[in-house]
Amino acid sequence: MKLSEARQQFISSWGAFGTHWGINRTMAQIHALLLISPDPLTQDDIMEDLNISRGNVNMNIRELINWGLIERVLLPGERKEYFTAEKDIWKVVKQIVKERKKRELEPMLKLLDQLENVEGDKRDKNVKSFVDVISGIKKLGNQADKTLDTMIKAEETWFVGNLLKMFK
Amino acid sequence: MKLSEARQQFISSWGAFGTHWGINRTMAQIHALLLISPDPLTQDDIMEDLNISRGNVNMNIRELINWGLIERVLLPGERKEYFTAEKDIWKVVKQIVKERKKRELEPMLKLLDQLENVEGDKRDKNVKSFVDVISGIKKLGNQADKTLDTMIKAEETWFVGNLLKMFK
DNA sequence: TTTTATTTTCAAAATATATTGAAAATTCAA
DNA sequence: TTGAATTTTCAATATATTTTGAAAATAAAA
Repeated sequence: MKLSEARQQFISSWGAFGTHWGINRTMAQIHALLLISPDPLTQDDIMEDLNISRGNVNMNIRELINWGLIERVLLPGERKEYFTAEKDIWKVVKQIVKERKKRELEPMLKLLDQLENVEGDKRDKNVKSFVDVISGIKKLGNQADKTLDTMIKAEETWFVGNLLKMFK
Repeated sequence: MKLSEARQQFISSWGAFGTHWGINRTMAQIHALLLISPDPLTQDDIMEDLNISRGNVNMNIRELINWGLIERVLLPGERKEYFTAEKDIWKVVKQIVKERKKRELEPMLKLLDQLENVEGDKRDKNVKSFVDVISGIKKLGNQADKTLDTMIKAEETWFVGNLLKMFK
């Protein structure tokens, strides 16, 4: 397979992949493009490569920066802004985990704390069923929260070498 | 907080939560409703509780069954079909992991295998950058794949008790 | 300054996704 | 069988999301 074709394929599947993870297709494609580009790119480069409008590029770049996945770089003597992606995939994964934990898991756990204190007779099967499910989710959620915290701090070498052994 | 209000809140947030995970809002809400219902429900019960159409309920129920998260139950003497959700959250999580691994991770790894064999001179920095990123993703992806396999087989007691220790 | 290059914004348009509801298909009981 | 109850389908509609592109804002050079 030729490089140009392989790049196309990668960008396109990374985009489709993203949509399964609540990430918008174009944002994931821009991320893919920057991942495989050896040098930083400008907004115009991205527009041209992906065939999308300036506004679209601009908005999704901002979002990628918010997620901590890409950053602005200023090249000496150049007027335009350039963008580059973190290439170390382990760091990328940890960054995404960190953000999603903050945005999704933590608010959910906070809500469950409130819901667990529902008033009513525990002998009422509706109450019991509700509280049981909420408690179960809370327990597992808290456990996941702690585990992810540790993962965020871990080194890839550690992860790759040891996690599998532990599971066996 | 009253049970009725707490139920509403839970169903609504579980729905919003789902949208961040590529799951459609209504499907997640139906799942939430069945999770907290002590007894199986019919399509009509769900229609009424969530205020959605028959067709919508029917399609999303089928999807939930495909995901292995709910199942049909036939009550003796009853003509209508009833539905019930797996209440053990650890089992639910394992089932979701299993499905997403099959639907998303495995096809992605298969694609990466092909992309890694891109033709071209490795001294070309474009080729090198591409291959390096693909290899990095592959390595981590394969590791995740194995780890998830082990997790799918694990017991919750094991998970809760031991995983955290291992990370420390 | 003023001019030009570049980035940002955001209303309108395009696209994609979810929902409805009524008709068709199926299932069960009489 | 026939007929009523129930489930399924799917074209049409509604809703939500993404994208565009031109105007406004900003930043750098002249």
